[in-house]
Amino acid sequence: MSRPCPQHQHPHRLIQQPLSDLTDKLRRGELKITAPRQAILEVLRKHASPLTTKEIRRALGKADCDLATVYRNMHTLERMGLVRRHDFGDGAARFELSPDEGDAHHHHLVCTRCSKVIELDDCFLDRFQEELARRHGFSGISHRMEFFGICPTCQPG
Amino acid sequence: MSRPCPQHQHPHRLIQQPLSDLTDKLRRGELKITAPRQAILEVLRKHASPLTTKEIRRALGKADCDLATVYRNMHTLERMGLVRRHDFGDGAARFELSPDEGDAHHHHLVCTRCSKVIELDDCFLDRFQEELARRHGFSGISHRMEFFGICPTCQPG
DNA sequence: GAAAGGATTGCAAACCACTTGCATTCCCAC
DNA sequence: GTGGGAATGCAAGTGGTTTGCAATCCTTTC
Repeated sequence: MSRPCPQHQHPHRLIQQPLSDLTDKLRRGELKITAPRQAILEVLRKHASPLTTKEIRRALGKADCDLATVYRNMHTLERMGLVRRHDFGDGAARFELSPDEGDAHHHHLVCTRCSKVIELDDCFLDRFQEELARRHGFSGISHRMEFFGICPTCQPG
Repeated sequence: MSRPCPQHQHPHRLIQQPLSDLTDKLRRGELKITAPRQAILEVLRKHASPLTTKEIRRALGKADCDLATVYRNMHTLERMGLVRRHDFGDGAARFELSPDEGDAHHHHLVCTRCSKVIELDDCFLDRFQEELARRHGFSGISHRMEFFGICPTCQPG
């Protein structure tokens, strides 16, 4: 017997405030608003660092949904601008609201022992990136950059 | 019935020339030389871009080994300095000889359509990295950086 | 050179992130 | 209210990776 998410009955009640262009797209009807999608975006907005699907599902709490549904929605939201990242070294994809939507472009400093993530404010690579595109004839260029190390708490001694 | 790799009988015969510090470590006895390990390092040296375990296994050819053995050796070699990378977006880990061993540190420019990889010679992030470590109290710091775009061949028009 | 013991391997089964097929439910348009 | 496309839950299936175990290898010691 399949039951909808508890909040699925009146999804429109869930809209509170804009999250990003993604929410606007939802509003404009380019993407249907469902409770799971809305809840996923809320979760992502509340967390500074990218989350795995399991973390997202756990954070959904009472709005708990099937993992397959989370995965499907991550694909849907990705097509609408959500950012999927595979570069945290453990094989699990992580998601975050697009850096282009709202906040400025940023990167991370990750502790290789406890996985703590520190957000780095700005990115100085844009100029270099343009130069790179010109030199190699690439278009639509973007980049990923991650720093790894051992944070003060995890350091021996 | 379990059979060793065909070349396993006389592994020492396989040594031909130094590959990197990794091979030196093998030589000094810090890590035992086995045919699969030696063959894996040879394969990695011959390829410019990072390889998945399956690609490595295919490249091993007649020195063909069990996938589990390749995976185990990737972990062993990783402890000795081999670099494991998860940041190519398809969920499969890729391996390359450490940028610190032998060649200069470098990054990649990847075409998102045909997956062509262009090696970028140098890295200007080392100074920035030191500053980052100092500011956040991190130690053993390293980084990954990847650029993505559409290469000239794949561009429409 | 034979015996002992630890490391390495092959095989198979297990594990985990992720995807897919299908029946049910939801929602919107008519 | 009815029909149909979209979204969901469930369960089974992928594909990359790990692990348990017994057999084999290699090195050490006598």
